[in-house]
Amino acid sequence: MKQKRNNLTIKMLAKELGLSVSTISKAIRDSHEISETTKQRVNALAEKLNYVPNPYASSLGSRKSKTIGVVIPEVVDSFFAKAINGIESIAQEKGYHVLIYLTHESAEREKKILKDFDGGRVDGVLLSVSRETSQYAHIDALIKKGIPLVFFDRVVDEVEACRIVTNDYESAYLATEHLIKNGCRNMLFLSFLNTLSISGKRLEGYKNALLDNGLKFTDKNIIAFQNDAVKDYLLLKRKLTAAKRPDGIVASVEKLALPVYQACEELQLNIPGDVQVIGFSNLDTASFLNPPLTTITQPAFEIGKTATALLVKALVRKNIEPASENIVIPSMLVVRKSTKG
Amino acid sequence: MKQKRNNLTIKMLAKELGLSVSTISKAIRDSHEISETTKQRVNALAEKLNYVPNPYASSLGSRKSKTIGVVIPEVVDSFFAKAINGIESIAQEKGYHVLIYLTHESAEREKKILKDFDGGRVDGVLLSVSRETSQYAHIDALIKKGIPLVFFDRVVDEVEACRIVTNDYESAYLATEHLIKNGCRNMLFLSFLNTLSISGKRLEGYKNALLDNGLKFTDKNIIAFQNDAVKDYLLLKRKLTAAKRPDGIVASVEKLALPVYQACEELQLNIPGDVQVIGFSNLDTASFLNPPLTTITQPAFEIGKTATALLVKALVRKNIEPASENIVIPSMLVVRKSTKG
DNA sequence: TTTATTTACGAAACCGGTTTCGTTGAAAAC
DNA sequence: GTTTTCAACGAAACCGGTTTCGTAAATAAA
Repeated sequence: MKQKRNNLTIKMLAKELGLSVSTISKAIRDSHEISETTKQRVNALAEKLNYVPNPYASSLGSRKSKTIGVVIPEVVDSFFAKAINGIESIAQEKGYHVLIYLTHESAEREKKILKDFDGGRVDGVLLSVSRETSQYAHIDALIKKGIPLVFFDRVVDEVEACRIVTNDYESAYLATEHLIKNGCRNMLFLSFLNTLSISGKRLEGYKNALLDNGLKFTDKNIIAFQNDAVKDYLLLKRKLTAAKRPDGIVASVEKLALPVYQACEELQLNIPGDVQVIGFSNLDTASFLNPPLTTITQPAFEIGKTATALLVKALVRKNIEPASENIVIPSMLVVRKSTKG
Repeated sequence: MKQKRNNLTIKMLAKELGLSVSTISKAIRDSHEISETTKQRVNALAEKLNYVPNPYASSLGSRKSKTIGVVIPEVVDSFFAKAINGIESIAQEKGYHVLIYLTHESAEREKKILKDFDGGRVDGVLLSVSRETSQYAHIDALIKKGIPLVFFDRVVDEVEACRIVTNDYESAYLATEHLIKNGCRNMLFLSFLNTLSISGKRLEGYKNALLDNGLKFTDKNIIAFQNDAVKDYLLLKRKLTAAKRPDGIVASVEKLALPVYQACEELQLNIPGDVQVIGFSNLDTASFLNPPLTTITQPAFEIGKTATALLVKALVRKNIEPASENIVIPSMLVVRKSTKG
């Protein structure tokens, strides 16, 4: 917004054309109660003078901000970057603006951000919760206020709202089974310490794949990192040099794939010779890594797109029933050279 | 924004406390003309009732949106993803909200987005122009309107505004020289067809490195891709199979590094044996590529941070002189295995 | 022709804050 | 004791649109 107050307003257009303010307002928004002739006159002048309505004045009057809030843990993550791309594609198509907020995995930040939304900054919210988030009062509060909210990827099952996810359970199952078929018998499951439903599902998939294939599941093979890069890395290396070294690794989070590669390099472990690695990842570089990384690739763009489309749908329909729709868009197993597939 | 109209407003707080609307408003914004006692009473009630001011009403009255608009070509690009991270870090610290817009390299989109800003949606703008952008009227218009704008990375020299860039000329020079020192004599310079100042500078750096080292510069070694993935890729392969095959490649854009790897793989060209490759890139995976990619790595996060800090500084100071400050944050040459460094 | 609708527009209230200016009581200065 | 100054607050205009409702003229229906 500018300091200059002599901004072009609807009032000036009105005076110029000898019409009333309300007529101009309606004409610009293409109201049916304005004749074609006047609409054209108004639009012609608006065009000529380069008039752009003040969005905040509009919002105030109409109680619509035409803005959606996107709350995610971070941007520097292929998954979220692509999801944003999907989000933006629909948002701009439907005329919505997108405010982006990063929680950096902090529940506190997330709470503050959502609370701010209480003031009416956004019409709707797209949320992928932080890893730290374990209470949902702030989310419930927002929904109770009547602000449509759609979860994507990192959803919380305890809150009633739309959810767009991928098939985490099946993917992890598939990934684990892929390793088993390739001869692995002692597979590490890498994750971050959290209560995310998504993590639980992936873990379940891993677990059941083991059991269904006659392998036994042990907590010792589950590593829940603390999100302290240095300590986590040491822990990883320790696990990789343990007595009975794992012969396979399921990196259930994108961020964990590279550390695994690095550790193996340092420890002179051959992938896939010594350890086979499969990662949940959206990395474009996966096929050019050394060796190319076998991945479970999530439909990030589609998830973002679908979530936004659903949100927008909820925003335009009048009936404010907070419909809770669940959409699952499957991931893909892409076999590359980091496993013996 | 919600449909329900029974929203908690300043007026209701006023009635509740037996104070006037203006007093509440001032108290909440910690005005000096309100006593500590009343401030506490007000804040206590606001806290208790979970009052959040309507940002659009505030914006309207104060002519400040506390929002900055970030306009970039795309998110799915390590450089921009990291830049956004930097931007957000400052924005949130200073209490600014960030609206994100993607141009997808379209000048048309960029124009529309900036025009919308005319309405006062944002207090300031962070812009990295699209590759297609060759006219600057829309940018000038915004600045003339008094909306602070700072360019970052992809700046335009023709417009007077703050610019945060990296040392593109020197980096390209350095990159090229690096290849020359490693024995290259016939180096391709890969770029996209555009008039971006950043591209020009990188090309200049390449060119001068050649000349300064007694090599001759030829247009034949400059490839300006059209941004048509398929055609571009074919062109690249053609160049790599030409009679006098290049012995080195400078990929002046992040997006071009992977296609080079792919082409070499398909053509069975060894990197760095047959061709040495250096790329302008912020890829976290660079060191795990096969072979690890030698890069010119830009300080993306810092660029975003600095640009935002500068913008915010311009936003808070009253004097509206559109100071034009240029800041250069140097890139780093990180030698890895794709060159014989 | 008379009455009922419809069309096209304007006046004014309203959205929820901010800002300007005026007022009052008390402390400070004279 | 009177005048100033100041601290603390309120009334009202204002920000720039939207929305509701009223109305006059034009058209359709009776």
